[in-house]
Amino acid sequence: MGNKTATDLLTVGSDRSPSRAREDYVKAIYQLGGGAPVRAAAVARYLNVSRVSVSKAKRLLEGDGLLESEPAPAKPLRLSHKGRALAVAMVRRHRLLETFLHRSLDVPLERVHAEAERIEHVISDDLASRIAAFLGRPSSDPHGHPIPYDDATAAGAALPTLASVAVGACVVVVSLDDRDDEAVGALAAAGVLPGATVRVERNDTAQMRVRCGKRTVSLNRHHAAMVRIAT
Amino acid sequence: MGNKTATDLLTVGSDRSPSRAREDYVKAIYQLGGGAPVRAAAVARYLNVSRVSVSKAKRLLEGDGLLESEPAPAKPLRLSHKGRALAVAMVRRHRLLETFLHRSLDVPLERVHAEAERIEHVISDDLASRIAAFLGRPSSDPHGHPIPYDDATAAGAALPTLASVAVGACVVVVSLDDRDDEAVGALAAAGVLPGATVRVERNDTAQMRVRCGKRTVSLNRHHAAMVRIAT
DNA sequence: GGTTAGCGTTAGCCATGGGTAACAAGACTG
DNA sequence: CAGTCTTGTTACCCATGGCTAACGCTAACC
Repeated sequence: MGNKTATDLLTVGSDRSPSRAREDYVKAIYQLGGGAPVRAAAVARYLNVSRVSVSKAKRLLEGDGLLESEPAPAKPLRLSHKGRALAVAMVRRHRLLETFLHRSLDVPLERVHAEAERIEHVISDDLASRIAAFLGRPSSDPHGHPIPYDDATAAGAALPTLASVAVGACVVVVSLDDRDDEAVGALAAAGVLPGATVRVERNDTAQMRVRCGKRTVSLNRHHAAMVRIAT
Repeated sequence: MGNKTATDLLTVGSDRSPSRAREDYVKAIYQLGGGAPVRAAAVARYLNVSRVSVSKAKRLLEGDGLLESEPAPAKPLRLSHKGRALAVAMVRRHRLLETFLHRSLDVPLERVHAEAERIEHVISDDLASRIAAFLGRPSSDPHGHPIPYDDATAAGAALPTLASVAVGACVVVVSLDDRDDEAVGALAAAGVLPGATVRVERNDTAQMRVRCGKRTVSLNRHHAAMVRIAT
């Protein structure tokens, strides 16, 4: 490529376009509540913005028909049908992009999320379909999350995490939380990936020990908490 | 895919993020001038914005070190070294994306430009490199424009257009102007694509007639003007 | 030489996205 | 029950991107 890292040639602080911000709010509400109403403060924390910004965004989103907030005393943010459809579409695009970036372009697992996070706001539905077809309609992304092909909300109950597993137990890795790049990098390096079988050998200090295939690896507990597992 | 065209779920007017706008200005200045200074009014027309917006953008771009506008009486906008590097990077990304969208995802030629136009602002240099590698470092995009792999400005003189060719002459199509979707669609349908050999059979009215391979097709002169040719 | 057209700039307005400071109300905690 | 969070909202402020109106200047054109 060129001699300069051109990405650094222009760095503007926020870089929030109107639709990008709105889509982020909708996605956050959806991912926090899984369809159920969510508190504005939770959204603020999730997106690292002030409560005020959420409050203002609320009005705009209502104007767009994406939100159906109850009248006077009721606080929680609730997505409208339209809002939910948008959220699911965003999740679909995100996961398809992650899969494509990882499988076809060899982007390291821990960088896939950030890249998809930006691209998901600018691709058309048609393009998302084409990517899905190109990949053979994969059922899950590289972090182990299912890809929703229709708007049927398949939220699913939260699974336990690897950090909560008792010593001696043998579990199967289901998914990694892609929001934590550092954890994903460490886990991928350790071979703790969706589908892997893992036996917990020690789990008392900040570092747990885990047997993964032929290797015994040491895992930061915080990182282990990013791993959803099944028995 | 889902039942709703989720792209329509949110439609915000301008959708100009800070970096997007700046990158568009830089690209416009570059493409209009090919490295040479450009008049602000020309940029305004090219981007469909007011002269005032260009004037304000000028100051911001100077602040970013992307523009080196002369002091008092001199008017034209001139890109700095950094600005030129960014412009070339944008062109590179754009053309790589177009190539990928067309070759790998089968996006119709006339839709490739618009899609790339949005994505080019959000992908990293690393991703652009990976796309280039994935495609085998193609030398030109599907419209026939060269892909610049280094920052050496290979502007190249403007070639004549198909509309200016005398009857009876036989020419080779070099490139199509991807900014005109309608023309690109019509030309692609007619088989007038980069690399094709074309003989002009009539060129007097608004519709010219052209022999392209085994077919004789009728071409709108305006569309023919979007075709750059060589002998 | 005067008129006219085009150009760049300033002043002022709007929307969006983000931020503090401050406050009233509800929800916990003691 | 009092005290302390927490929460949502309001009132302002800032930056960006875009707009129109208006002005001064230059450069053509008669």
